[in-house]
Amino acid sequence: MQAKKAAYHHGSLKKSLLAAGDLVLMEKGFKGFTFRECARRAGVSHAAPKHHFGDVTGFLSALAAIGFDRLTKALIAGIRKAKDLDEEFLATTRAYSKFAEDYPEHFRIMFRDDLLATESVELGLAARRTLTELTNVILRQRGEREISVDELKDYTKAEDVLGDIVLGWCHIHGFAHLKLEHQLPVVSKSMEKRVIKASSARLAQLIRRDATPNLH
Amino acid sequence: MQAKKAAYHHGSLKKSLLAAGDLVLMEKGFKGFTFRECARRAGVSHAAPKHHFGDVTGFLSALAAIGFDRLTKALIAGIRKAKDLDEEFLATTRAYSKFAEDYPEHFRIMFRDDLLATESVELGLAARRTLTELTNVILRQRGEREISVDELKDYTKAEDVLGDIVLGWCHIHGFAHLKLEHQLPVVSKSMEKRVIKASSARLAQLIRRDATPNLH
DNA sequence: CGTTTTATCTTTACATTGGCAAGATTATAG
DNA sequence: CTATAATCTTGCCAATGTAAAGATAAAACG
Repeated sequence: MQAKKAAYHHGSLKKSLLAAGDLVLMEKGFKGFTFRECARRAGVSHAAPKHHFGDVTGFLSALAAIGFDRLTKALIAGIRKAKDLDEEFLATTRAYSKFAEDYPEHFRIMFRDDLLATESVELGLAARRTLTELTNVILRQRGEREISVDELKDYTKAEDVLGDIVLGWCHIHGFAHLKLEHQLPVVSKSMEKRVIKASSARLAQLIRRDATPNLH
Repeated sequence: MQAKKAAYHHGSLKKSLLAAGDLVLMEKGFKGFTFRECARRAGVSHAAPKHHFGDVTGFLSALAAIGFDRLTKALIAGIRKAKDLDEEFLATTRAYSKFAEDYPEHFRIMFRDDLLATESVELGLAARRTLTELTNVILRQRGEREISVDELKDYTKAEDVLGDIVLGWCHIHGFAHLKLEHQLPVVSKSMEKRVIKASSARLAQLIRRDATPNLH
């Protein structure tokens, strides 16, 4: 932990730059996010990042991967607290949405195909880990055994599983996204809570196939 | 239609700038979208747009409003072709998603709260018109009468209606967004088509409350 | 151990951007 | 007809991403 200010070689610049970028994204948002600002925070020249990330697209991809890992953790933590299947689906929805609210700029970056280096294996793996968690949520709703990341590809080939993933993920993601961008017609916080709780419960029932015709 | 090249006052610069911005967004995307580029295409100086849109945020808001109007039209056109309620919900999903694919940059801008001037009444109205169409899709599924834009606010106050809007819109939006950003695990085009058709049908049944327990 | 190669970081430079300020031109109002 | 306001241009500034060339240190290699 000695002060190595004058060191020409930083030693762990890549990590420092990622930490800096992570902070800049949270503090200043995407608008204030610049290559040079991150370099300044890491205490290096403005051209230093190029060696580690190439261009800004590569840098963003690495940060997006961090975002996916964070989301994965948040999902796992949320799921762990749930007591039953209904609670679990709702907890997943809430954890997903809370992540979007806690890390809005990360969330936005993560789902921007045009800004990311889609060939990044690091990013691809991180995104797949998130999808695996979501898939397992669906599989548990269906009463089937959980899978590992490596098995993911096989499972998304099964049409009925994919159908339920689409049903679940689209709802979860759509809610998180629309809420983050303030598109949902918000009447009150409490009503919103009840609405998402009810919606999640109904959708979980549908995925579990034990939906009782909820006639009014 | 006379050539008014040397006219110091453009006459309809605002419209020209919007047309230019619309094109730039489609051709060069958000990355290539600059104030100055739009000014160049409109044939005016780089500082001219400021008078009409203030800053780039205001300009994007106007373009986002155009996007919402376009989406509204696409939804109406898609809905019109549907023969029954099941078809209508699927048609809505498809039209929404097709819009996202046809105008990806618009779609991205439209759902970016941080990049838009949320106080823009023009934008707010356009977004509300879209929401009204979606709300009517839900209301028709529920077997209730359609509403006008002016009635929208009253209807989103009703908790059960809002619940169904959330169910429907989140699914539709989530699918469109995840598909656009290439996050959905795509196996094949045909399978994706079947999956979204089945999902839409099941969700529509759920909203209609006539869902039969689809046990396998 | 000494030398060479390679990786890492800095410096310099350039074209481009958004925003501001001051000026030019034309429309509009009074 | 004149004064005012709206519209557009010019010139300017600090900041950015990228590229090129140079500086420094680590690593490889004999």
